[in-house]
Order: sequence, then C-alpha cells, then structure tokens
Amino acid sequence: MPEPLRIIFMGTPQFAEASLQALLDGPDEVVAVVTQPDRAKGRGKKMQEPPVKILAKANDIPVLQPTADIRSEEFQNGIASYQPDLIIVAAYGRMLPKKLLELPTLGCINVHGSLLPKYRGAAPIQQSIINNDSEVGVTIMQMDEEMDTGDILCRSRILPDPGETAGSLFVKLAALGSGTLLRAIRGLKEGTLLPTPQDNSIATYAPMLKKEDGLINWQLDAENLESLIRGLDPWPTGYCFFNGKRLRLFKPEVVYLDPVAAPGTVIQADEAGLVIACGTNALKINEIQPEGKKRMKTTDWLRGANLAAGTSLQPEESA
RNA sequence: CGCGGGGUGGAGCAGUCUGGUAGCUCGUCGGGCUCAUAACCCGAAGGUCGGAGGUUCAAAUCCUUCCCCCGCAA
Repeated sequence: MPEPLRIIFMGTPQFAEASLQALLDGPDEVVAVVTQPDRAKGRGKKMQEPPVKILAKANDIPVLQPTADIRSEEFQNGIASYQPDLIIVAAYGRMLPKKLLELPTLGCINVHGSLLPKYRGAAPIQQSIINNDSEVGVTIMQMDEEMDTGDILCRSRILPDPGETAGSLFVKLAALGSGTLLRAIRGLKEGTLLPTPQDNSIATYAPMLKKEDGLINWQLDAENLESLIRGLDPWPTGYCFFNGKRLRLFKPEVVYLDPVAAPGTVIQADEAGLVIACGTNALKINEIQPEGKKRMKTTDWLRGANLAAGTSLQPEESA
C-alpha cells in the first residue's frame, strides 16, 4: 500500500467539514475535493459556496463541482486522473455509481451519523433525537450501490445529553465521525478491520425532513412532541400558528397534567411560562421565534404578545 | 433588482395611518410591609425613538437615502 494514501473527499455541508479537516491534519494526502454546486440561497438568492468548498479552497485543494450527472464519462475520468487510493464520502448528497465505487484501490467509505443499520438515509441525526434514543453514534462503512447498506467498518457511540437538539448533536457527531474515520483509515491500511455486513432485518430509514414536518400536531403525546421539537431544531423547526403568523418552538418541556382543554389550547401564558395542551399531558415552551423576529425566551415574548390562556394555536381552519 | 415583517430606556411591546408632554408589562436601584419572599405597596434612575439628509412653528410619526435583524420562497 502506497504511503501516504491519495484521498478524494466528497462532502457538502457543515457535517462534512470536521471529517475533511481531520483528513487534512492526518498523515494522508487529500488530492481533490468533490462537492455540490454553488446554489442560490438566502434572501436575495445570492450564490453560496458549500462549507466544504470553502475549507478546501482555503487549503489549496482542487475542487470539483459536477452539476448534472456524476455518471458522466467526463467526471469519472476527472476523478480517475487523480489516481485515488480511497474516496471518502461524508454527507455529499448523492449516490455514487458503481464505476466510481470500484475506482479507488481501497474503495469508497462513508461517514454516517447513526449506528447502522439504524437510520439509513438523509436525516439520521434528527431521527435519533425525534425517537428519543438513549444511545447515538456514527458508522464508517464500505459503500455499495444502495443507500447506506454497505459493510460496517467502525462504529462509535455516545449518550445524548438531556435537552439535546439535532443541532447540538450534529456538532458532536461530526467530531466523533472525524475521529472514527481516521481510525477506520488506519485499520484499512493495516488490514486489521473486519468488515461486518449489516443486519437488514433490523434496518430502519430516516428520510429527508421537509419543512412541513415541523407543523406541530397537538393531538399527539407531549413526550413525543418534546423530542420531535428537539429533533427539528435548528431545522426545519417545530412550529404552530398564532394570529396567522408562524411561531417557531424551541426548548420544550413536558408538563405532566391532565389537560382539560382541547389539544392546541394555551393553558397558561404568564410570567411562569407558556403551557399548551397536548393529546396527552401538556408542553411548556421555553423559547420561541415569532415570524419576523429573533428567537427569544418565551417569557419575554409574552410580555409584549397579546396572548391569553384559552387561545388555540391550531392553524386557522379557513384556507 | 424574488416577496414580506421589524429596529422605540437593560428585555418584550404599544404609539406611526390622522405630526403637538416618551406609554405598557417586566427588569434594575432605593425605601416600606412581612417571620420571610422571586409576593405586595411607595419612589427613582435609565431613551441620539437604527444612521444621515429633507419638509414643518413643531417629526418616533411625513418624504429621500443608507445600515442592521428576521420570516417566506429558492
């Protein structure tokens, strides 16, 4: 095995940054970075570079941004010209074709934000919070042609903290993933890794979240909504409506009481906080972001908002 | 030039349409009450009303322009 390895890194968002940085700090050579094209984002639809691209440019690494078809001859020849020993993928955002998977001598390996075979797919970290899992982690796996189904090389697990959000867990798992990745690479080089096939019978999927997934259904149990809101923080965020305006909900807390009011009804709205009736028990919301405003403590918001107990936070019936 | 909301003592807001005394709920500080208190009562401090220019006897308010924050959409 040549030393150092020639590595191509494929990734796009913030989650991938830590892994790329770890590789840059590591013993092997990152010869190129592949990332999604710049996209028009934010107000005024300004073009924005993916975080991974920014990091790559800062380290003078060639960046490839295939736009349409990563199955194209042109792109695959481009990759081949770097003669990679290993391709590492972390939240790149697309499946890789077979030809590409077989190109590097050591194949392609992936950093995934769950303990596979649990939560294959796009949103494993959010899903693990939403389901209130007692144990979370990352998996390094050998990639194959299907989504997150390859043999497991390495896993690391941690315990989520109370009140953990998808955002806070993202940071932790990105760091955990980068360390686990380096361990896996070392193992590959030394031939000490034992690739383990996934047990498909216990596999679950974590589909990409949509904005509408954040609309709170107050009929549900407060405990479920509590973890849901944490799992949707910071995106797409749990939300409901008040006076036709969207209210984003953060820092939820289950209040154990038998709600006499209909689900979605405000039970309490004073200096002690905002409590809303759910299908079972109730939910206290400790931070809130009204449309057009910054995120703030709910008690601050209540001082200025004209919200009384008895109000329903269901979306308006009229369409 | 994608659509829209917003910037008012430390916090959250009202006041802007219809120019004319800086308001509300809190917080802070001082005093009182109380066995005691984050409760209650009395009092006080604290504001270039985002910046600049303009109109006017007079601008938070009307006009022009710039800066900043945020939601939608992508």
